Amino acid sequence: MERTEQQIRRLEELELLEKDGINAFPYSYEKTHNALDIITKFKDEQSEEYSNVSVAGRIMAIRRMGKASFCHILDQTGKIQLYLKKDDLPEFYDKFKLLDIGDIIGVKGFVFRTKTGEISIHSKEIILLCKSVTPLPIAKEEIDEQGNKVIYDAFTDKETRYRQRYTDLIVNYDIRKAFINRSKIISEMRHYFDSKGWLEVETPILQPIYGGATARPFITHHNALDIPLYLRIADELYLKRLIVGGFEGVYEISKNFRNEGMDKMHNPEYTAMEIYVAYKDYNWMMDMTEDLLCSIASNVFGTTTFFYDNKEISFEKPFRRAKMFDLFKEYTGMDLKGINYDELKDLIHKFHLEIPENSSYTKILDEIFSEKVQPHLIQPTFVIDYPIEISPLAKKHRTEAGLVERFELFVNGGELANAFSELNDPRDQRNRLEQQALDRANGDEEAMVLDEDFLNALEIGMPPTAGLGIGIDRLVMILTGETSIRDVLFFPTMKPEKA
RNA sequence: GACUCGGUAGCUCAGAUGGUAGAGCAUUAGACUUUUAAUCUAAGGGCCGUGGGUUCGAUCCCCGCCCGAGUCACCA
Repeated sequence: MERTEQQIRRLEELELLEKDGINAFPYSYEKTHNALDIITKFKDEQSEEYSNVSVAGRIMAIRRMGKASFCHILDQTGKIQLYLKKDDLPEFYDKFKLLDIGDIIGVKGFVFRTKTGEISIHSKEIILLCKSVTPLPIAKEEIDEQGNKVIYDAFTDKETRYRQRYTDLIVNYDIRKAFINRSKIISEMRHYFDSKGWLEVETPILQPIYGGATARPFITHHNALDIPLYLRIADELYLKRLIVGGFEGVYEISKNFRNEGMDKMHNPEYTAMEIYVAYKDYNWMMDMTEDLLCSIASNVFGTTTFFYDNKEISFEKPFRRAKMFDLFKEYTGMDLKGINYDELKDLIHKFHLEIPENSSYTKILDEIFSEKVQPHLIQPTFVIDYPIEISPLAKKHRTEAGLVERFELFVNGGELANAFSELNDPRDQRNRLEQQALDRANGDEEAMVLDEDFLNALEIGMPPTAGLGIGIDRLVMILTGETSIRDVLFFPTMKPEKA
């Protein structure tokens, strides 16, 4: 491989250090403190606890001034300054010249406050823990008079940041907050479900028949069996089989894979949570969903109010609930319920929709909804009672013909959750899947595949059940304020650099 | 997939209406024993994304390709 001037120099210095008998890659190091512990808790220089601390981290800045030097090291909790004085480090001080920004070191010493008031470690011993060969795209920063952090020449190239997330995490330290919060959100969600006695399960990612959603799958091949396998597009059908099997509450948090376009709301692999609870319906599930989101907000962030995309969003219970056709009325001024196909087609022009004239009834309805209604749903809103044609796994509405018992939760104009009273009449389910098979035969690549074994499970019998799916990445985006899905994924899907 | 914008030193960027490039930080050497974007002095560092074309000559103009960002389409 080709090396830069700076890499060559660092490799040469590494050899110099090794010639001096220094192990540049030792096996372990005993830390007593984190940077943040010291910065927040250190009070006076007489205290016993801080007279001999040991910390470790990556060198982020070096300021050499002849026989004394300062540097900042960064650990998982933050930065702390080190003070190195030649008199105190007779063995080491000259070798320090061979250390670079990016090297990881261990330090022992006592904590003190410098003339300018910065809590620092007066170093008595320094050990190299890892030599860094490739320089970091380090940025300079200062704290201005208002106390704001000002960063000069920040590492901003999106491509490199996503491809080398490890570098991004070091240099753009603050991005880790969103990832830590992502972890806490998921953890809180698990805690909520576990405390209700629902069981976390794992179902196949490699599936001979994919289902549970309308989407194009990734396909792969199993060599020993010599069969095609699909990467799952949803957990739904397997989780319902477990409800048939007698579990009364199961959930799964894991990746789905959809072979479709990618943008700031979509990544080919994304994390979904799906939960199914027996003997419940979608009304119950709405209550549970708002309680869940409200608890996550309060327990992780200590608030139910968030600012997203310059809008204030409140996850305080209860969320608005509105029937789909009532929302049509509200935002288009028209009652679309029972409207016939020709009248509906006229609306394509009236609303300037960019869809083909011969689009299906539900496609037009769906389009009007996304264009005319969805953008208005900023605050968490349950949209309820959907047309049966676009919901092949949902149970018919108990009182409204042509509708199913389904809700979707919208926040900031985007879909966050989808749920139904699950269809458990095997005859109805067969009819609906056969219709999907027909659509498929007519060229709808996303229509569902008929899964005989799933139908067999329903014939064995599934109790009344409520099911819910939540897009975890989108939930994390809303709660952390990130507007691109790539900023809540450590490693967003990227095209390889060399095709 | 379509359109728009972008790719120049390790990083952030500037640049020339075509004559093989410049700044700040980073790096190297020197000075400096409480600095903090440390400072001061000097120096090195570039197939200007990639392949063609036009031209005496291209990093700059034209065409193709690669990668990214944004918008749209599809979707969660």
